[in-house]
Amino acid sequence: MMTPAEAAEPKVEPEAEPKDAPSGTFLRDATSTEAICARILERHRDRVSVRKPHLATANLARIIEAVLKLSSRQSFHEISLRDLARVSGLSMGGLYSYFDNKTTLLVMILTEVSETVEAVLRDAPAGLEADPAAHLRWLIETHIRLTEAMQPWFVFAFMEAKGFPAAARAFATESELATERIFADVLARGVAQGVFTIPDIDLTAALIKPLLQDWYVKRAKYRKRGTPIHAYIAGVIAFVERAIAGR
Amino acid sequence: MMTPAEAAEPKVEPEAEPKDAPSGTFLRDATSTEAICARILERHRDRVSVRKPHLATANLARIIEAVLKLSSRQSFHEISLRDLARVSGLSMGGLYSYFDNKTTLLVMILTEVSETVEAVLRDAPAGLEADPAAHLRWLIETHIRLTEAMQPWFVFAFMEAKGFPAAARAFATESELATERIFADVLARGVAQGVFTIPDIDLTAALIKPLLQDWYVKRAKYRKRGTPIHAYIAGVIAFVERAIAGR
DNA sequence: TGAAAAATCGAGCGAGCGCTCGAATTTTTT
DNA sequence: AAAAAATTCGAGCGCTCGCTCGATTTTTCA
Repeated sequence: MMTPAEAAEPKVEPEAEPKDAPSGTFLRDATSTEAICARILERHRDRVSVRKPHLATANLARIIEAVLKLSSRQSFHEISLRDLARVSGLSMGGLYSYFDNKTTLLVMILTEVSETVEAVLRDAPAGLEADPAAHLRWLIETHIRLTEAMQPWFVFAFMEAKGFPAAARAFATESELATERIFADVLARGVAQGVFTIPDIDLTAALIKPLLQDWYVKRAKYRKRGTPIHAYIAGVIAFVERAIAGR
Repeated sequence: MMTPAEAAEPKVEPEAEPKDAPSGTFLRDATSTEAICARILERHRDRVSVRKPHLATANLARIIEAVLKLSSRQSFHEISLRDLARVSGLSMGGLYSYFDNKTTLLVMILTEVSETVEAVLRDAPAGLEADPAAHLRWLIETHIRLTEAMQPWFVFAFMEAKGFPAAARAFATESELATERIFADVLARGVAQGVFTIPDIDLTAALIKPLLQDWYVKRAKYRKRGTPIHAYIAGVIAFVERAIAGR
């Protein structure tokens, strides 16, 4: 009936990538743990006491990689700082050069995920707004590929949101709505142009969202079934396009 | 980007129920906390030391109600037995008359949710198998209404599955697949009768699932938007039916 | 009504938690 | 090569955790 869980078991098998994958290079460059941690560092420069950026980025990456690894089997609250020190290779005290308390570490990860989604989805290739059907396809594929590239991050943010401090939770909610608005805009433009037929645009945008999220929330299930990412993307696009097809 | 969270804020406003709601009386009778706890008790008679069934059911209900209430803002692991004693009105020691350790309590809740879904969805009105379109509509509506009636239970099972012991996790995964199979069967029968056109039945069944789950996972969002349950059900049915409509 | 049985209680136990801080080590500067 | 600065270290602090168990209260029934 439910259960996402244990999403990140074996290692990702590098799939033969179609050449025309959207934002291909961007996704690969911008979603490495190192690259993300460099951005986190920039956003939280004041909280991190280590001055050398290269060193700080590398260690923060090791810490966060340890969090994401351990969080596949335990909630964030269950992960002790001793576990974290052991898995990341730093000492207890060393950890506290990178955050002032455990909750800050949680917030660092959440905010980075939110910001990344927004930035990537708003960065559609020029001219795509003119073609709502193509734009929608691009949004669906890009969203799924982004969450694939940052899968442990998204699972973490999805599952741990409840435990965030109120401010961070409000921020996450707003971020969710922002994504939905991006989809609703495209749907509205398609209806205006007569290529889509949609009785309730907001509800439809809301229904597309969980179709995209299922790929990372239930990653283990699709892996077990042997569904490759391009098949999932094609399946979602086909399902959605038929559901909103114009007359 | 994500965030279910804080699903269960205000109290449920009793909605004007359409008379023909499926399993209407069953859902109301079988999904009260008392009724569910009576079933849990039966399944775990050996773990509970209190002999009088009426007493045991009432206290177990208070304990589980406390868990579900507290779990809307914290993970199960964060809920201390002292919190649980305070909110449920029992003493520390009293709690241990109803389970032998904290994990057992977790497992009790999960297994009951799994069993309930299976039992309810397999209990379609007689003759419905002959009409796949009607059967599919019944499955969608019944699933959503069941998860609405037991919303905190479903959110709990969904969010805490990761922390279950391996055996319980495997059981939950199997339960998820069983539900999907029920949907896949109906889709296959519809395709055979020529009323549905579906390129990949298993993938389609897999995509319908998150549409049903979104109602309880993101309950707060739909509440904030003022989307009533019948509108959500109608929206999902319309969306799915267009996506799989026959030629 | 009184004694046996059932149910409830909560202070106390060892263990593990988040976090600190002075000492030790490494890197940079002169 | 020595001094200064930056970084890393981990034992130890106070605290809360899950859980126990003998004392106490409530219920049952001859």
